[in-house]
Amino acid sequence: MEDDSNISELLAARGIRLTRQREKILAILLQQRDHPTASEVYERAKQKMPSISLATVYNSLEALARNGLLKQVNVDRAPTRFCANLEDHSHFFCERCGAIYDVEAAAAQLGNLPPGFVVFHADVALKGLCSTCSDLNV
Amino acid sequence: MEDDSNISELLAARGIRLTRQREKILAILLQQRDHPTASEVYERAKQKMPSISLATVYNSLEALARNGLLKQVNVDRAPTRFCANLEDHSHFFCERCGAIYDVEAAAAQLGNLPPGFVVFHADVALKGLCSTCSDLNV
DNA sequence: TTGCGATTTAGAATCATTCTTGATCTCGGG
DNA sequence: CCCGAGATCAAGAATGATTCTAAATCGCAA
Repeated sequence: MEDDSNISELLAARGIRLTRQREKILAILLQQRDHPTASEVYERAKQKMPSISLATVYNSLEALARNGLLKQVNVDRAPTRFCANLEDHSHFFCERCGAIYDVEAAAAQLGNLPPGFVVFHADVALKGLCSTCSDLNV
Repeated sequence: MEDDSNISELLAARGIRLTRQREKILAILLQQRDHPTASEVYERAKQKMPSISLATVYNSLEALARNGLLKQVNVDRAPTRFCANLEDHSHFFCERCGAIYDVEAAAAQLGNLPPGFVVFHADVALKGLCSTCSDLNV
């Protein structure tokens, strides 16, 4: 599969040790871009790799995210979700159906910060209704 | 205490039932604006009200937040923090010392959303170094 | 004052996540 | 190609934040 060789290269390029588990997990994230939780990734991974453990899923997701191959997405208190879209983008959270969508990057227009404050990142989280759910309201 | 009578009024104005526990918890949040966690609020509340339970702190914080008297602040996976500043503002998270600061509201400049998407809120989370911690780097 | 429904309490339960331990695997060097 | 050091894995226990449960108590409207 070309995808898999691609994944090997991605991992190697980051100097991150290649294991079947990490390959599989990254493949899952690249394949179905619905921002799954660790448990959801675990369920999907078990189908092809029944012996994988949940702890390994957590470890692998952490390793991949630390090396910039995945992004973690947090919404309030809900379980962390993962995203293989490495482009600059923002996330939109549908308050009705709970789905997460990648949307065009929103820029944060900073107000005045107190002197000495240095901003490294500005994360913008959009919340509202997705097209499917706003239709239901009509 | 004028603060407390003020608090009673705040609660009453929202039609939220007045209890000693809720009064105390709101007073704590108004008094020390350092974005405490539920556990921190619990510790402070116990000093004056030793019989209060952690569950009550959670319940009260939830009730106050639901009625718009408090804001919940989430940073990644860390425990939820609470904020009595009802003005429009953003939060700045210091990546070194972990402190949270209220800062002037940052406006999110939305990109193009897919048709049918409706945005209700756009939360901007700023991360970087506060003045104290950036000084250490010089 | 009275009663009902909301709230409190204490502790158990839940849920996501992390840790621990011993087994297994990856990868560079020989 | 084979070996060994160190990284990673699996299984399950442990942790930590938060929520739930059940019974006692309280707030508020009539």
